[in-house]
Amino acid sequence: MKKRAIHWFRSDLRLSDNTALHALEKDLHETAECVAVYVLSDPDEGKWASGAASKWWLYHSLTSLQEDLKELNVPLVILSGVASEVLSRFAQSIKADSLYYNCRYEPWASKQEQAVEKELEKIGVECASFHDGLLIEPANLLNKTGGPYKVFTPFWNACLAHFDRHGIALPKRKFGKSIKGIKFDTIDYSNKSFKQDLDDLHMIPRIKWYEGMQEFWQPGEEGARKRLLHFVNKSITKYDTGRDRPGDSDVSYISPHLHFGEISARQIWHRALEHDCKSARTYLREIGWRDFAHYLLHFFPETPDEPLQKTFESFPWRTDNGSLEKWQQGMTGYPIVDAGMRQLWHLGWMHNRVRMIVASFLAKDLLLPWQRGAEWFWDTLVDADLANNTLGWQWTAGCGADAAPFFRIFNPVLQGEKFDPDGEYVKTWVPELAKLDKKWIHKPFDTPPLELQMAGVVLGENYPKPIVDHSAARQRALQALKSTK
DNA sequence: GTGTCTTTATG
DNA sequence: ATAAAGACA
Repeated sequence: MKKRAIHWFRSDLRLSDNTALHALEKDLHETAECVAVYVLSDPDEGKWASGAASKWWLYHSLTSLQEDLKELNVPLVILSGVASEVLSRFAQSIKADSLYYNCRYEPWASKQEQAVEKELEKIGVECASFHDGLLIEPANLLNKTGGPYKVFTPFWNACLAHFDRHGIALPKRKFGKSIKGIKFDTIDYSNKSFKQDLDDLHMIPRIKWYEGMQEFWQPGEEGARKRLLHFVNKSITKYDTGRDRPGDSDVSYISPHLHFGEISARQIWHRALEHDCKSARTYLREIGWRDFAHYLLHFFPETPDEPLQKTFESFPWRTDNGSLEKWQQGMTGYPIVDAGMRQLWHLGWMHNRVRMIVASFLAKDLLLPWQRGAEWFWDTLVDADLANNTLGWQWTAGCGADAAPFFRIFNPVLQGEKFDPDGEYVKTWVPELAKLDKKWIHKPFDTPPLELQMAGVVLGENYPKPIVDHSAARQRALQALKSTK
């Protein structure tokens, strides 16, 4: 009897080194068939359904995947709705016997997986789930007292010890190489009512704010592979110091590819270690932060909304929509902050050093709830990832997993001068300041009038005056912290 | 108990 | 030079 298996693509939009997909391939007999499906499951994801920039990426990533699968004669069927319902209907209508998928680690995803398994069991479809997206499975790693780690370095040391003992699986080749004679002509998809056309799902906005993104990114597995190769060949040996300079391009730009699973963490691990240098290990440590973020989200599923440290529940955050908007628009009057926010709008991406600076500015200088910042990032980042976004924002707000003994308040001027010493980054994204000397470019509000005039800058007219005084704002933030103790 | 760690800032 | 704290082995 013919077997028909479904691979349910989720955040694993690639054909190489895909754990569930390779398990499916292995289980297929020569006469068996396989079908791929993606479910746009906004109802399951609720508040954390993909934002606008992520949807743009997803559309192109799925298009790319569809083309790659076409070469193997495997259709990628797009469904939309509650996953347990649409997958159940789909499996029934094509008479599938099994469903393969890789796990996700978001709180909504575990519920989704349970619901899918329950519905499919009812109709006799066997489900097979796999761990695939992380270097380490969260449940496999606890500290000596049996609890989850809350500090990165001990976590990462324990990971490295684990990798030493068990290794990290070598990446598997591309799916489909070993399957002969697959034919899919027994199902006519053209008249199936459940089938959605990718173009009917409103993933591409009507207003073309994505042109900058389109120029810079190539969503999909091939784009991911190219990015990584370019980084490993050009920049990885400089990463140790280069990663902190947002004006240069010595970072990997791999985050959106990694979020959508167009490349696996294992592939990155092995590729990076072809250069066994300090810089490569620093880079892999950053990949470790990604694992740590997912690990924390697994053990603390309420953290996208609530602070990890309970004392912060009484923190006196302000409400100030005017300031929030100025921050979003990149009109705070602090050049490094504004440059970051404008880069985000243009590319759907921001350099990580600058993410910390703008986040510190929102939470500490403006005293606005970190959740407001996280929501803006969620909508505008192409790499928006619930685990990474949550960890990042909580870390900067001071209520998350950070081992520092002090209340971290970034000084936007010092950060700019330290990490963008020539002002290249600011000049790129805040062109109205491009003629300012690097001595002044991070602090136009302290620049002598003559210098401003020569650079054609009129504060309050073509570049904003600062919306807060950093020194005063810093004192206010320290007072706010004190009030919670 | 002791040592280590921690993407900072101000004076 | 000094501020300030807790997790972890």
